[in-house]
Amino acid sequence: MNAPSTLEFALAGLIRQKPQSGYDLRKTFSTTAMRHFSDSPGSIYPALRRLEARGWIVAHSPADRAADPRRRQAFAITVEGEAQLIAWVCRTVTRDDAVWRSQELLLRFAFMDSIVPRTVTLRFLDQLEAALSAYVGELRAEFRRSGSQIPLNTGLLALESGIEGMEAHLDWARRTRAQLSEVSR
Amino acid sequence: MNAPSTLEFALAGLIRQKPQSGYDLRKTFSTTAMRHFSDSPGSIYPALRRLEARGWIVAHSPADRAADPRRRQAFAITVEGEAQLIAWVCRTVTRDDAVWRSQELLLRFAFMDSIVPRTVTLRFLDQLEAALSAYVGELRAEFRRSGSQIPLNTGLLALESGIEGMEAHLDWARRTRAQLSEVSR
DNA sequence: GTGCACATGTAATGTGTTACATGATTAT
DNA sequence: ATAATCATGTAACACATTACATGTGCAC
Repeated sequence: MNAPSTLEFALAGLIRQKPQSGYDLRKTFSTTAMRHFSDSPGSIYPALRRLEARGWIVAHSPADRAADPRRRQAFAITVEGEAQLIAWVCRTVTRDDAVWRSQELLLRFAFMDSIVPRTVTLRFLDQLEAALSAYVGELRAEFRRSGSQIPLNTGLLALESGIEGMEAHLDWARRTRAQLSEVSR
Repeated sequence: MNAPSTLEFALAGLIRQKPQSGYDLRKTFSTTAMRHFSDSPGSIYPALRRLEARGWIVAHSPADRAADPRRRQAFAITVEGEAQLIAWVCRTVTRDDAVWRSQELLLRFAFMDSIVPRTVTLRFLDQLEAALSAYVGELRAEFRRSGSQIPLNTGLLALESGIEGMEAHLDWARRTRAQLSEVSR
């Protein structure tokens, strides 16, 4: 079987926080800040079936039709699922993660509470800071190189926007690291 | 035929700037700040064929094998392709664009130079600012609501990171707007 | 003459999107 | 009664990813 998609991790992480139905998860995706995930049934329900096939979640169907005629089924995380989530959030943060999968990194961070000790979260932020600052350095160098060759244009300004977004993320990582290490003392 | 993908617009935009081969485009994706696009041949070459089928680009193959035994083919933009690119960058910036397609927005901005007058670029930045500030306001409200209910956790901090990223983008849009309107005077 | 960069492609696969489909419950 | 929401699913489709495949030119 294939590597789980980001969507699958998002679903598993939410289910671990609280057992819930596919419909509940769709509502979370459509109404909260997690709205950049699609809430279409064609993505959610197959992803839940895949998680079930992996043994990461189990479906608790209502005993009989009378108990819940809407055939709502609550999913709960399994021991295996929780172990896999822990392994996922504990992965080393690479440069590639920072370049191509920054939103998955944020998702991992969001799920760290109550599943891994604070030290893991701090290490994650350290690795994120290292990866981001290295990449921002590369991009800044690229920006200077281009800027000296060609006059100011929208392409260059777009690059600047991307760099500033990364710098904001880097700044957040540093502040958050400081904040969390203070609280945990 | 389906709506063109972001990749197709990226390729068409680059080809409009300078006629080039599929391999050149792959190199651009793998070595420049556009590296978040995949440089895999399995995505690039089919996308170029789709653009050709749409009539947005034309392939200039070498006259004979002797001229270029590497059968390199240069693509150039057509009148139709350029018109479609102009229509694309001129689209009204919606809230949905800001929420789900921010990287496509940046791509549109990057390609505006020398294809639409400065006034269009300024209008784009105005619309972007409106869309972003509205959405940032929503997210800030959501953040305050959650923060008053639950204690500080990584989920909330992740949301804050996303908000700050948007605020950085918003700030960039305002500064860039000011900068461009000054230069154009 | 071996390896690397050039240059273009195909095939299998999987996932997300869109649209369609079904049926129960609640509100107006 | 009629619409909206609850609740879950399937089918068609297209795209990106990965791996594989082919052959040229150049450098060492």
